[in-house]
Amino acid sequence: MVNRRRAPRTGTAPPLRADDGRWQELLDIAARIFARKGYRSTTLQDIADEFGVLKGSLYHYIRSKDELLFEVVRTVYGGGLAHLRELAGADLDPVERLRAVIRGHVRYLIDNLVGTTVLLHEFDQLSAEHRARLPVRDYQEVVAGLVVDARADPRVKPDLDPQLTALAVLGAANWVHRWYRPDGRRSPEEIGAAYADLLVDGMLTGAGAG
Amino acid sequence: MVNRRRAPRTGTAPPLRADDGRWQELLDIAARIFARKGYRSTTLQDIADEFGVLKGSLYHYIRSKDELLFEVVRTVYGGGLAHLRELAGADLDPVERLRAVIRGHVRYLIDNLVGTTVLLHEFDQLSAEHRARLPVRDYQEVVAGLVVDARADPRVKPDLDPQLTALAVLGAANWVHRWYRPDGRRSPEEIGAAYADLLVDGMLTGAGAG
DNA sequence: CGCGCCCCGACAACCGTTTGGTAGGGCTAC
DNA sequence: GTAGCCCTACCAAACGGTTGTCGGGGCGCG
Repeated sequence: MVNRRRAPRTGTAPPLRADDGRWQELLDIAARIFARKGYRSTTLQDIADEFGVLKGSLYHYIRSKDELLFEVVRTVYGGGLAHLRELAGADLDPVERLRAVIRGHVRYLIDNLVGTTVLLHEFDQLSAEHRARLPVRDYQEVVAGLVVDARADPRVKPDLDPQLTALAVLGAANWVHRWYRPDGRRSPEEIGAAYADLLVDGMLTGAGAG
Repeated sequence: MVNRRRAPRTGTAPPLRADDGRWQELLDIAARIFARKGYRSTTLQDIADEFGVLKGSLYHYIRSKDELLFEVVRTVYGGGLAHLRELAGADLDPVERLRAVIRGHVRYLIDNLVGTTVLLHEFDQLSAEHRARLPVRDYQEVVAGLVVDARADPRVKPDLDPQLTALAVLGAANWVHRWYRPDGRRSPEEIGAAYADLLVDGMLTGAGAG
């Protein structure tokens, strides 16, 4: 978490003015509307209305609508990957670490529901340049690496495909935003625990087929 | 698989003219472009170009763009649900039936990749009326029911949450269209088998925690 | 003839973006 | 202190392009 006020003009296209409360507010509003209606169906008019501004005035904060989407997903993308890597670095035996990672990742996805919704649903609406700066493959690599580690444990199925397993784990987790409701019967912790047990136990040799 | 030529004018809004080769061709083209660019980013111009027609001429086949999307997803929705229920009715012991269902469903999703991509990605772009006619919850209910059946088997974790488990299964499966490539290293059968073993074995009591 | 199939031309609405202007707060020089 | 200045934040109005949709007409075929 870099402490930056008056963000320096580094990189290609940093936000014009970062960290003001108003900028964060705009990001939140945009994320919420993007999540509800979809990027392409969202009008700058929609955002400006909720922001309390004429739509042209938004260009004081953004360079283009595309960049606004990028700024929204960049935050949650970076945060999620950092969080995932932190979990993956825990000092636990590989199997339990995998369990903790799934629990924690599901928890993150739910804690950042609107952001992850936009990231997962509108990712391919980004320009090719912006998309290249968010290599979602990294998520898969982290989880696949953990599966490789776990395979050293004799309890784990030796013929487990790390990539395929990682994709199954991430797929299950990434689907949560489509059905989770804060007033639902299950808490984020219960969901994370259930997913972790289901998926990690599925990697172990047990009563099932080999 | 209903055999219908010259589809009767049942329901609210059947296609103006069904089953002509040209109509099916239009559906395929629309589905492909919707899958690639997204519904909202796809213009009738795009579709008309590939169809070899001026965009106004499309209204000879469709009533509106929204209806075109509906017709695309209706096909794959109905087919997928029918296929899933057929698999769920197989005369197998509940655990093996669940395995077969996951294998078969993944296989279906891959066999109908463009259609399922549109269904899963553009579902909420449908009008509320159209959406109500495609209760996606039905998928969840079918799988949850199978989990309930399987729970009668003593090998299965007795405290398994059917809804949560069904959502995990469907989430993993529904993610496939985001990464599957026909020239990839794994065949549809291998993917389905890997997913089935991972998820079903995860439901069994084994070496893991309870 | 009649009908399916498509062209042609248009329209109204909308959308992202631009340009020019302005109120006001705060810093600085005198 | 106050006049001058700049910067931030926004308004007002427009522009060019695009989009979904529609009506009318023509052509070929059974």
